[in-house]
Amino acid sequence: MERSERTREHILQRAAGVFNRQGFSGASMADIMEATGLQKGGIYWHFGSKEQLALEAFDYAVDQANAQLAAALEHRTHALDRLSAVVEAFVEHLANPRLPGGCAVMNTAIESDDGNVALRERARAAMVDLLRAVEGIIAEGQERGEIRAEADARQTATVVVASAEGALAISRLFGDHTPMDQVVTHLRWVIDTQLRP
Amino acid sequence: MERSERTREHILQRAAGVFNRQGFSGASMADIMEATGLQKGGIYWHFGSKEQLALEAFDYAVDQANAQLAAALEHRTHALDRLSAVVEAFVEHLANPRLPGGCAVMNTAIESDDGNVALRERARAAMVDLLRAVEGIIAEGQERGEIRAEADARQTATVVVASAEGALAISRLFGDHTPMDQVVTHLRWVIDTQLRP
Amino acid sequence: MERSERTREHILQRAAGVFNRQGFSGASMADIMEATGLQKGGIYWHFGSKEQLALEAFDYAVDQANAQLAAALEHRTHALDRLSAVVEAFVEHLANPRLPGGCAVMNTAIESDDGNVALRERARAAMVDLLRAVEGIIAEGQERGEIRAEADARQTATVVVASAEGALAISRLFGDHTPMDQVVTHLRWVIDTQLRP
Amino acid sequence: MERSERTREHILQRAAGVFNRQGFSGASMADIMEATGLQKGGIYWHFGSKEQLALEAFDYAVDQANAQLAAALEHRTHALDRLSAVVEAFVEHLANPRLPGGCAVMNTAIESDDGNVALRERARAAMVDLLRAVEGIIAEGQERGEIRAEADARQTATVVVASAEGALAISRLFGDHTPMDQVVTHLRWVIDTQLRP
DNA sequence: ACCGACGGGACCGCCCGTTGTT
DNA sequence: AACAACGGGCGGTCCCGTCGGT
Repeated sequence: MERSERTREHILQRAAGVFNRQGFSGASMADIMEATGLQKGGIYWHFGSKEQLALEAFDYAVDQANAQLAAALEHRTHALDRLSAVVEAFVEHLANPRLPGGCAVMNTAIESDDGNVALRERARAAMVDLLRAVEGIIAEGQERGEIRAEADARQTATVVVASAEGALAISRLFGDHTPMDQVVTHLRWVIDTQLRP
Repeated sequence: MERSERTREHILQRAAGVFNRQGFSGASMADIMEATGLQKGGIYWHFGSKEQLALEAFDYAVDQANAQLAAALEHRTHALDRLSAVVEAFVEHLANPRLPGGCAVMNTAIESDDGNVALRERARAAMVDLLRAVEGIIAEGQERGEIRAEADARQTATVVVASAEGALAISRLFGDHTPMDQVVTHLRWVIDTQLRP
Repeated sequence: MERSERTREHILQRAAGVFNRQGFSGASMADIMEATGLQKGGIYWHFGSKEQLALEAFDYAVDQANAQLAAALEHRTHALDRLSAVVEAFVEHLANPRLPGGCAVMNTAIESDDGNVALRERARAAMVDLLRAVEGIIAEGQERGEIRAEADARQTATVVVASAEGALAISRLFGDHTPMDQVVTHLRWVIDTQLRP
Repeated sequence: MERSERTREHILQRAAGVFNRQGFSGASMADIMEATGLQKGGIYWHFGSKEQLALEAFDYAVDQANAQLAAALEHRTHALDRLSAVVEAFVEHLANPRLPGGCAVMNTAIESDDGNVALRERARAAMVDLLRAVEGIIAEGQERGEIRAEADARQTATVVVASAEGALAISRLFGDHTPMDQVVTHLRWVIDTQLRP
C-alpha cells in the first residue's frame, strides 16, 4: 500500500471513531484534524467534504463490524452455533469495540433520522445486510435441518438484532454490561428452546 | 395558566420535537425560533441557554411518554394486561407519536454518548425509571400470583425494553412498522408462554 | 420629593457608579437593572435611552464632585487655603469616593475619545468648569494680594488639575495612594514657594 | 519576514489603533476586520480571541511608545537633557502620534479599571516601567552629579509622568495643545530650578 | 409608575471549505 | 501530498428598546 493510501486509511479509521462518538453534526473538522494529526488541507486532499468523509467513515465502520462478525462466524458451521456467534459478536462489540461509540449503524440511524439522507440510506442498507445475514443463517439452518422448520426466520432475525441493538445501547448508557447479559441470556434461551429441532 | 407560562410550555413542546428529531447539536436556535414562531429574545427570556432549554425539553418529552404509558396502563389491573399495555405503548409511540423523532430517551442516550453529561444523566434516569416500572409490574404480578414466580422480573423487564427500543429504532429507520410488529409478536409469545402461570 | 423623583434620582446614582466603573460601552442595561433593582420598563420610563441615562448620570457624577469640592472650599477664604482645598479634594476623591471608579470627567474624556460626541461635549464642559474654577481661585487671590502677581493663573490651574488627574489615575491603577501623595507634596511645594507672595 | 508574520504584524498595528481609540469593549471584531481588511477567519487564525488580540495589541502599542521614547533619548547623555527628552516625548505623542487615541497605558488603565484583569495587569506593568525609567534617569544623573542630590528621584518621576499624562488627556479632550504646553513649561521650570545642581 | 415579555439586531467565536506554497 | 493562511457564513448569546398589562 502506497503512502497516500495509508494516509487515507488512517483518516478513515480516526474519523470513523470521531463520528461514531460525536455524530455527524456533533463532530467538527477540527476534531478530525486533532484525531488524525493532519491539517485541513491534508484531509480535504483525500475527501471532498465533511459529508463525503462521513459516508466513507461509516462504510469503514460497517466493514470493521462485518469483519468482526465474520471472524466470529469463522469455523462455526452449525446454524445454532453461528446464531450464537452473532449474539456473541454484540457482546464483543460492547466489551472490546474496534471503534469507540457503540454500533455505528444504530447511531447513524438515530442521528440521521432528520437530516442527512445519504447517511440514512447507508444505515438502512447496513441494517438490511445485518438482518438478511442473520435471517440467512437461520434459513440455511432450516434447510439443513439444524433449526426447527416452524420458526419464522425473518422474525427471529429481527428479534435477535433489535434486542441486541437495544441492549447494547442501554448497556452503554449505563456503562454496565448487565443489560446486555440479560438479553443475551434470553436470546440463548430462545435459541435453545425454540429453534433447536 | 398565565400568558407567560403558556409561551414557555409552547416553546418546550416545539423544542422537544426539534431536539428529538435533530438532536442537541444538530438543532440550532434558529430551528427552534422557526418551530416556535418566536424570536431569540423571547426564547432566551424563558430559557437561559440552548442546553437549559434542551434539558427541560427532554423532561417534557419524557413526561409526555410517561403520560402516554400511564394512559395505556389505566384500567388495566392484571399484571399480564399491564405488561401487554407497555408493549402496546411502544407500538403506539411508533404509530402515533406525541412528539416526532422516536423515543427521546434512546435518542438522547445515543447522541449524548460523547459530550453532554447533563443530558446523558437525564437519559439514564429516565431509562432507569422505565426499567423499574416494567420490573415493578412483573414483580407485583408475581406477588399476586398473576405471573409465574420463576420468572426473573428484572431480566424480563430489560428484555422487553431493549427489544422494544431496538425495534422502534429499526422500524423508524425503515419507515416500516414490520420490525416492531415482529418483536411485539415475540414479546406477546414470551408473555403468554413464559410468564403466564 | 415625590416618589417618582426619588426613583429617578436613585437610578441616576446607581447608574452613575456603574458607568463610571465600566464605561458607557462596557456597561449594559442589565448591569444597571441589577444595580438599581428595577426592571427595564422602570428605567426606560424615566430615561429614553441608555445614552440619555448616561448623559444625566454623568451630570449627576459631576454634580457630586462639585458638591464635594464646594464642601472642601467652604469656610476657606484665603486663596492659598482654597487652592490647597482643591488639591485635598482630589486626595479625598481617591480615598473616599462618592462614586466608585475615579474621576468621571477624566474617565469620560478618555472613553468618549472616539465615539460618543454628546458625552465628550459634557466632559469638555466639565473640565472647562474645573479649570476655570481653579483659575478663578488663583486670580481672585492675586487681586486680593494673597497670591503673587507674577504667577500665571491659567497655567497654574492647568498644572494643578493635570497633575492631580494624572496622579489619581496612576494611584487607582496601582491601588496605592503613594503616587497621589507624591504629586500632592509637589503641588503643596509649588503653592508655598511659587504662589505665596 | 515571511508573509504570515507580516499579516500578524499588520493586524496588530491596526488593532492597536482601534483598541486605543475605542477601548476594548467599545471596539468590535467587525471594526478590526474593517481596519485590517481581513475577514474573521484570517484574524482568528493569528489570534485566539478578541482579548488575546487586545493584549498583544497593547504590548505592540507600548513597544511603539517605548521606541519613540528611546529615539528621543538617543544621543542625549546628560541626565537633564534626557529628562527633557522624556517630556518632549509626551509632546510628540500628542502632536505626532504613532498610534491614534492617546496614551495606551493611560487609556487601558482607565478602561480596564473594572473588568479586564489581564489588560489591567499589563497596563500596571507598563506604567511601572515608565516610572522606573524616568526615576532611573534622575538617579543616574544624581550619581553623576548632573542632578541635585537632594531631589527625590521617585517622587519627581511620578510628578513628571502624572502631570504629562494628565496634560495629554486634557489636551486631547480639548483638541488643543495648550494644556500640554503649560504643563511642559512647568516641568521645564522644575527641571531648571529644582534639579539642576 | 413600573413590571414582564418579547422583537430584532449585533456581538464573538467556530464552522466548513478553498487557495497559495512548499 | 500536505500545510499554512484565509474567506465567508452560521453558531449561540447578549444587547437595547418597545409594548401590553396592571
